[in-house]
Amino acid sequence: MAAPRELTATEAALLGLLVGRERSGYDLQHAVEDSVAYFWTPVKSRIYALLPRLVETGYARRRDVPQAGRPDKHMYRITRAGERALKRWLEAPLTEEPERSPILLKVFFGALVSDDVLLEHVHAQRAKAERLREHLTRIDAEPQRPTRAARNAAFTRRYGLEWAKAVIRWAEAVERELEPSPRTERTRRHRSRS
Amino acid sequence: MAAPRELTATEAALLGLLVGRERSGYDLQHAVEDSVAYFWTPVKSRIYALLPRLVETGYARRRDVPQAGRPDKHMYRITRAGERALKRWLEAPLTEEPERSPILLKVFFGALVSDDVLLEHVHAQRAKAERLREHLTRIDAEPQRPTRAARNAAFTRRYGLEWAKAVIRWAEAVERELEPSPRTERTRRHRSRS
DNA sequence: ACCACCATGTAACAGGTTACATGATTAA
DNA sequence: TTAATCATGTAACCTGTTACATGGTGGT
Repeated sequence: MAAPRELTATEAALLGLLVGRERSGYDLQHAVEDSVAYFWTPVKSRIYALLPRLVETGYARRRDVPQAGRPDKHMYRITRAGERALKRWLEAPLTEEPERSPILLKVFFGALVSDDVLLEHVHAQRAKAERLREHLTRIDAEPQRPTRAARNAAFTRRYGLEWAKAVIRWAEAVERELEPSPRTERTRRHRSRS
Repeated sequence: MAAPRELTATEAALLGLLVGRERSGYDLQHAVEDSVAYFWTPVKSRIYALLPRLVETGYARRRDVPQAGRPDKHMYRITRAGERALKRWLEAPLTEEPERSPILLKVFFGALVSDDVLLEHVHAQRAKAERLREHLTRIDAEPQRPTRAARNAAFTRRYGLEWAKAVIRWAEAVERELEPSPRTERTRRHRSRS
């Protein structure tokens, strides 16, 4: 057993999804899609790479389930040590993630290209925010169990909604300033790709 | 000269800062601090690693300035090819950055720890947003030149402000739901680290 | 006949962080 | 005398992405 280490955020996310429930790597991919995907997005290969490591450090245990006509399923469960490690990670102060926002980079250096290009980027960003807003609103409308886990999940959706609304407000403000005046409305709506 | 490639976002940021101005790696670190740092944060070693690569691909040129008692200064300028590459990058569609938000991970899996721990994280996140809000507000108050570059920089600050306000609103909502009722005010304000 | 789903991974690479290494100058 | 500033970088490491590899089952 490898020396126990502090968890990375992605390991914590996987362990979090393994609490109280046995899952395979494949299951975890889908669990991620259905839960944390809009604020944490480990890819398949990363998941398959981390699971054996969690076993090595004693934070998870693996059980093989033979299957017909396809690879054995490797079912993972969190161990006591894993739960303790996850708790430690949850209690540890927030680590600063490096900020990354390509949209702002493109806007910041946008003096080198036309305002039309900037508008395209702003539109794209707004569209992304609107998709997220709709997605989260739909989930919020579903019936929720009255557990702390459900309450916390609702908190994260609330964050996503506030973010989406902020982006939409920003995009509208920028559009007001960059778009041609209302008289040229038709031109704007039908403008070509040039 | 190495084959010209499409730029990475960090290369684009550096080239953007080299437009119309010769700078050293050291200068660039500080230029980053003063401009793009809240949405793009290349570290020193990354900057020093990328500059030679930009020269190799013909996107920047280097001029050595001897100095007394310290290493030569390597001054970089963007080339025509570099400007074209930067323009291409600016015009290219936005690439999806993987989402990463440790605060939401901690909240999402927060059922395993006490609400007090969650509140600490929420407070920390709000404090960060408040710092950013103050910082950007102060810059907005400074006199701005009426250039497109200044206008675009203002757009990015506006984004940061909307983000900060969104986080603050979210934090307040979560605090309202998690904090003890007003009658226990004194206990809350003085609560220990346990 | 084709595509999505189930189910596992590996290999090569790119991007980025942290710590290390060096050393003079200048202000408190 | 201590610390910040100026000025360069390298080395080891970690995280993550993309493409590749395999192959049966079940629906349209």
